[in-house]
Amino acid sequence: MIPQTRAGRRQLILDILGRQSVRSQGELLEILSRDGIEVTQATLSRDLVELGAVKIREGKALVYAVPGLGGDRTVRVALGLDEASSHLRRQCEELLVTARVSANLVIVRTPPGAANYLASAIDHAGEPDILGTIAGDDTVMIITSGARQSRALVSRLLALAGRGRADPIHEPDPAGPSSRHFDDDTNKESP
Amino acid sequence: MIPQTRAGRRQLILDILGRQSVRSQGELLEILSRDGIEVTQATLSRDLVELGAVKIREGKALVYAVPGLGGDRTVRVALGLDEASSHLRRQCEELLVTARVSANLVIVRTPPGAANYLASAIDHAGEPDILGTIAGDDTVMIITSGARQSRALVSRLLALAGRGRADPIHEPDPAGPSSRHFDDDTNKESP
DNA sequence: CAGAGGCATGTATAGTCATACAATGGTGAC
DNA sequence: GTCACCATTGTATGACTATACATGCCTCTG
Repeated sequence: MIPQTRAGRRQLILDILGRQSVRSQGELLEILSRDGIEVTQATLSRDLVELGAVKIREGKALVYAVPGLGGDRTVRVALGLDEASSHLRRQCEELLVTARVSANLVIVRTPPGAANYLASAIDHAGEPDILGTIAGDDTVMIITSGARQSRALVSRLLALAGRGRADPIHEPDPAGPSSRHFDDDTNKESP
Repeated sequence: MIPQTRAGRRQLILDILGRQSVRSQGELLEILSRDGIEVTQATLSRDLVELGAVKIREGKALVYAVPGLGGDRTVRVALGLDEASSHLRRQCEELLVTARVSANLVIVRTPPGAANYLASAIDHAGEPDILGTIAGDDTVMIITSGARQSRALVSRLLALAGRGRADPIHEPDPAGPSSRHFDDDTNKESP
């Protein structure tokens, strides 16, 4: 069945976005044409506005998603619950939303409900510098042996998640150079 | 202040995205340059990847937002949820027993069993300075970006709870009697 | 010190998207 | 019919974004 109406096309777009990752309108164009629907990129641009589509990160790339959709891809992608398997890397890729440092703490945000799951994986990683973890609903607090270890850990976690490096906290306080309590720009190891 | 470090720049980007609508990297470029930070669009593109920024609808246009941070509120609005602040007020009135500060932590006591519920409300308030919350049974621990932010948050929570400046807390605030302001404008909304 | 290697950034460009304008195809009023 | 009106889409294009490659700055090592 080939819906040639506007509404039909949009419904199909919803289905597609709920089912697979679509990075660009060109890609969507191609998928639709495989289903026998021929439109131009401009039309898709309008459709996506109309559907309220957003672009969310999946790895490094932005992909389309439609909030409030049945199998809400916005949430699902962020949750990544389907594929969560036993490796920390996998967990981080799927579940680590942000990781920030505050002194000897690392705060990891996860999608709702995923914190305990991720915390468990982190625990079992056997990092000596991790004194312990506490997990709420969507937040994992990791207590490390020190600020430097915290930073190292964040870098590591973000790397695992495929997101690059840490962003230390800076107070949005225009007071000057003293906003560096928790930050420090060296990576020297000292005994 | 003009943070010329990479981390500083990214922190500033987070602040900006949490505070105002940014439609394009060019726009962000301009805002940053007003703050004395000169980089190219390419760098911003990379920053936004690292920060996990997404593009959500605001009206018809896609604007940048960073999930899991203060701007999260924007995300929620875009996702069709809302109700943020008044909800928090109600919860605080009812459930907040005491709020105390310890450095970059705020400890909130609630009636037995209510901690998770209140923590969720606090989370959803979208305060940019809240890194995360962890709730037990009758205690919520809020991790903020710094001691100063902790104090501001406590003031705010107590105000919401209708306890004003009454202090179940004694904490050394060198700021004097005017420590009431909460220099955060959480009423940014655009059609 | 020299040289190697890594990282952050700029440059140039290809890829992607939104939109003004025009064309097309209904619909109803007359 | 035919005219006016409105909605939908395509065309063309400028705006926006990502990325391969080059450059310069560190830090480390010898």
